[in-house]
Amino acid sequence: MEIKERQLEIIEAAGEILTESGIAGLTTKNLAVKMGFAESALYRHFKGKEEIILTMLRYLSTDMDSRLANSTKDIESPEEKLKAAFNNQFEFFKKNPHFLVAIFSDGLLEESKSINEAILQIMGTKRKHLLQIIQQGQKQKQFTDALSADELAHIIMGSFRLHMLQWRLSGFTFDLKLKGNKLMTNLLKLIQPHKSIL
Amino acid sequence: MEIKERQLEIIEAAGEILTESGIAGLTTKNLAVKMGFAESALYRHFKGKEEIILTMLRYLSTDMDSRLANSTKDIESPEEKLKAAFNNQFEFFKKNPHFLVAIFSDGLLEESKSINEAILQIMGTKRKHLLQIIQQGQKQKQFTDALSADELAHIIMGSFRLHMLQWRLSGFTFDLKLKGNKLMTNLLKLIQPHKSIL
DNA sequence: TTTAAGTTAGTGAACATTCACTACCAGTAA
DNA sequence: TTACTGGTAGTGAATGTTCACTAACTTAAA
Repeated sequence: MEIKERQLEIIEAAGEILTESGIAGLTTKNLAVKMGFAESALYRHFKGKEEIILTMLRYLSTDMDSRLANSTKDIESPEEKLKAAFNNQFEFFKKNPHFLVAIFSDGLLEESKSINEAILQIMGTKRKHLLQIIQQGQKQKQFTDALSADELAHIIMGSFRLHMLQWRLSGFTFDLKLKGNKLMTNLLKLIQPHKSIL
Repeated sequence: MEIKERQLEIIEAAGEILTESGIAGLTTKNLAVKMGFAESALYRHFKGKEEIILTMLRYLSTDMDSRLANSTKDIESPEEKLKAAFNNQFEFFKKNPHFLVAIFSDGLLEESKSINEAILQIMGTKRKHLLQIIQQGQKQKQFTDALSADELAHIIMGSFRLHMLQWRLSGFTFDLKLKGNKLMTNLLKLIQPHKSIL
């Protein structure tokens, strides 16, 4: 699916609105104002509102897939890979906080079936990359195998989702990357292979 | 703030709608249909829609506070306390899945400032109980002190939020309690006091 | 007789979408 | 050069629908 330049501009404007005023603010009127043209002009570029949102989510998904693959491909150590992957995410969301809202917006989840699927797809993409790294780390005995890779991935993903949510709730005030790296360090401590001292 | 019987019926109906069709489905019309009376009758019991949502969230918050306090008060071991607290949560949400949607709905977050605060209050209540248990566990050397209580709480809360989200996304199909206990076991393994084997 | 809890029948505002129409540009044929 | 043709990207007005909310009335119980 090709995305034209003007379409990209529109989904970026839609993203900005999401950041500023959430899913409720994403109306055709607001979108047209932000684009500087009439509402009706939107329909020159998209079939309807749902297609705008879908295009945004699908763009985000493919973009994230290639970004994650790229950011870890030259790194050997699983531990460093994990750090690089999340740093890449932090940097992206710092630059594009609106896409964060897109992923976390439960409001979006309810809009339509295809939007729901698009969001699940994004979560799946992230999960896929995370799992690969964890499995490699377990093979190399750098991560504990007391838990399955799936279970470790769940805990890591959950922690990061909450991290992102708090950033959003704070109004994007604290340093996402700084605090995120601290979280990553903490998680790495926990998932080290270890023996109970008891 | 006293809640009358009829008001309670209304916020329960509102909760059911949230479960079935999300925040977008929670309209005065749908709510009136579910209650079996006209829209205007709602305004006999509440000032407006915002007050309905606020009442629901505040009711949930105080209820959760006392439930959490009660479910752990007779237990000594922090580990068992943690298990009991989360089991209590699971049972509650199993019985009242609609309230789950209330907490997780980012859509709600955008509605108004006071609703935002009410949701933060609920998160704060949970955090408060969790922190207490973790601090006790660290003092008694049952949990690691490689991370601060705050940091451990973050990871635990994040994991459970994701767990709940997945339950919801699955359409409430899998056994929340069973899978949740497995997650709890996993988390307890990770936060055990431990030495690196390296 | 007052009050609580309901009714019907509306309100204006906001919503996504569609309509007929236009300005502008590129290519092409006379 | 000029005139025709088609495509792209816009306009403003209007559509039907849904939204939260309100005014005025009814009924029945305390």
